[in-house]
Amino acid sequence: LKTPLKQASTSQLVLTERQPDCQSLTTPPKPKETPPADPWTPTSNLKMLISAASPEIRSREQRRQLSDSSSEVLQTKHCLQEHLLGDEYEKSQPSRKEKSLGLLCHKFLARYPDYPSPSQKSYICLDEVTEELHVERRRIYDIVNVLESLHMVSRLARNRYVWHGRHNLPQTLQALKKVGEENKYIQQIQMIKRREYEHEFDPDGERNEEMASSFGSSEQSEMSFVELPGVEFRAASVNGRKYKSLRVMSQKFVMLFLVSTPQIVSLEVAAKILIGEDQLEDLDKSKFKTKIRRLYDIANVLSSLKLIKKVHVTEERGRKPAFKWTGPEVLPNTQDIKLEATSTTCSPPISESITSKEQCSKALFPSKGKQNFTRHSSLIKLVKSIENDRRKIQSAPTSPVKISASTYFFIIFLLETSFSLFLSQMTAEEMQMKCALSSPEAVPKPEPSQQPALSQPLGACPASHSSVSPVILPHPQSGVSYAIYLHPSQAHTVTTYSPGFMLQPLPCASVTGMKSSNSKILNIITTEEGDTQRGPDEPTKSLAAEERPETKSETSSQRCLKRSQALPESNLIKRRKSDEESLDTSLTFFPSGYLIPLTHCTHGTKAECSTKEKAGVCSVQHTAYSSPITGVIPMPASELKTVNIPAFHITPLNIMLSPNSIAAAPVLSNSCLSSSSTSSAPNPSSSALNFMLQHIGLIPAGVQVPANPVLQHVPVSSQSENISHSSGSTNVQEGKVIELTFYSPINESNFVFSLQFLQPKEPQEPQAVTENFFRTPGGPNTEPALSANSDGTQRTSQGTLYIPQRKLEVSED
DNA sequence: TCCTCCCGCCAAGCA
DNA sequence: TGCTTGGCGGGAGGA
Repeated sequence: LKTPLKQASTSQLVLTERQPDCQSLTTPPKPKETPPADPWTPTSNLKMLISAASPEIRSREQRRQLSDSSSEVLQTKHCLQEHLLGDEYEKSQPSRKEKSLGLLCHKFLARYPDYPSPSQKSYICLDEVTEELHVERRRIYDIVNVLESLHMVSRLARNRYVWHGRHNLPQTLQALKKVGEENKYIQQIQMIKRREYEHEFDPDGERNEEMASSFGSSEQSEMSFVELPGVEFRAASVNGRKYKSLRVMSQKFVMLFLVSTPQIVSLEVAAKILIGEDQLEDLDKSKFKTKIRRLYDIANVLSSLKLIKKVHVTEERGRKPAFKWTGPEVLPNTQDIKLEATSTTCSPPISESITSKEQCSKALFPSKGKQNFTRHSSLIKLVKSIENDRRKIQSAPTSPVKISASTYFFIIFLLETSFSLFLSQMTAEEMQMKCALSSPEAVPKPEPSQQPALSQPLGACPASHSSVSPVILPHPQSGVSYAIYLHPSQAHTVTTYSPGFMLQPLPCASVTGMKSSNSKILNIITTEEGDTQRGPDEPTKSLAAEERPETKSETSSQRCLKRSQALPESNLIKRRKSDEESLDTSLTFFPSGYLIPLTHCTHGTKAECSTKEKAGVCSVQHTAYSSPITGVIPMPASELKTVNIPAFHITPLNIMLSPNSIAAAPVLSNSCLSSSSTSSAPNPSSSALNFMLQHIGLIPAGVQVPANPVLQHVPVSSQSENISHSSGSTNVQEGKVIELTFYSPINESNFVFSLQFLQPKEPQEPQAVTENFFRTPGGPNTEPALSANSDGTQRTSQGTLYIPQRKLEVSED
């Protein structure tokens, strides 16, 4: 009893995978001493035997031989089955993996060169392929359909295709990307994710209609096959099934990758989009499952083409299968990113700088006035933890120690921003340029009297041709602007959407001078707790329910508005007044940028909003805001020159920057490195953290937290707790330490940032929080000696900062 | 249990 | 009418 089946399949696999040339793959004569090749299954084996015994193929004598051999094989099989009982016989069969479509596609692709010579066309005969690969025709169709969608093959006639290879691929991908953008797939993805999130807290799906209508109106239900000039589409059934075909589905799937940033698409989202954006309402399960099946088919082929790679995304609802684009980067057509007329909600400023403002506005909202920000992927797990905890904490709304979810969110945001700061390495020259760009003419000076609210119009520097584009964010109380720098490579970095944490973009950006077509400027306005995406049973609501009951008929916008109005003046986080646009603009808004306070850059007056403007436009966004910023960090221009921004890995919380993120970050220039190593300027990390702490109101203005040594190597304490234990929305257990450790590959050292939540020292005060960062080896549990500052801020000699409790009294709504 | 996806039925449409 | 094409979903292997 021999088990030739696996041998045959394995050897053939190796053979075919190593075949560089399809020509060498002609049907080999069947060796008599081996059984008929590769009987995958008993049924197919039988079919093959029957086929082999066909009179058209063999002579009578051969037939007899084959018949004998067939009977021998059958006898062998029978014998095998008798001797290898049950499981053993099954084990002798090739596994599913060996029969996978991906593997089959590999074999298929191995037959043809990636770039065939245009002079000699390769033709694909399905009969040959099916015979040589020993698969059913049906499977080949799956492969060919996907290849057709990429214009790697095209159908000539029945049974006959032409192999184009990858020649058309760049063109195809560009076309697909364009169509994907036109179809607003980004918005659809965000819509779906938001819907998922809301559905989680709102199982009744009250907002489904809203979603469905958005989809139905924005997207044609049937999208035709995207063709390339010269690559004719000649499907067998041109009309009837064309729109459902694997081809179209494959194209749509690819589009999703091409328009997404990062280029990761979960199967679930893809399936929902592909099912038909107008059918979200009656999305039945079987349809969904079918779509998922097809997506797996497509994904297998695309994986074989090395265009995508399977990954998993971890979201609040768990681990989801997804695919990441690993194919060639599709550069946007210059035309496509040219500033087009947009529909931002910003009225044209009535000033002489209208043009530049418009341009900047357009640059900020290059597409339909909606710019999306999402978090860095490195924080997905952190976000997940917070989300999970928030849910857990729902049952304990009166926990004695609370901090605002929004505080948390904002911390996350700022951390992320800081991370981006670290990631977005820039050269000293670039820094200088940034400062130079923040010229008085360019930066609008806020007028405190005209700014009852916090959200400031964004000022932008004039056109920058550098790789980093700044947006100046003036701050009224401090008179200091914050420059938001976004590296183009990250400006569109959109990571997995997490609806619980979002920032709303400022719809009216009174910005000036942005005209760089490739600089994508993202402005930020933080919003309290990502409210518009909260479900009704979220802790926020449950906590607030007694104070401000909501009716179910309230829209998200209304809730948002109510919350924003209910916010105390001293609330920590900026909130954008919720208006008609808020639903559309509050999707995913974490910028991959960084904030640099610019104390030495005075604000010009030309570009600022005039009183009229503010009344008419700007104030619309501002009236509901209150300032969270209690101070700023003086950061002279000279400091900007010497910022050393290493790339960080974040280890203890399992927040790992993706290789792409690291890779995407520009290499630190020598000048930057050298300057940082020799400079006496304040460490940027210190500045960033001070800024962060001040920005979230944890330390008052002017207070600086010592942050040296900045990159001190500190082993991660086993006692430190994951943020998931102390998160989220409202409750933090006493003594919990949130610790983040960053590893800088450049400095080859760790950097620890931890938050410790302490019991309130006064009965009335709900909480105290310590910021213990750059922790000394004593660890977070070392009780530091306190020394009170006049403002209530307490420091320790270890660098542990005790935050005045008042700043942490936050109650949701 | 859920993910993954093979497998083949069978209908649409072409030659 | 036979054959090609491919939508579709059951259900099984695998994690």
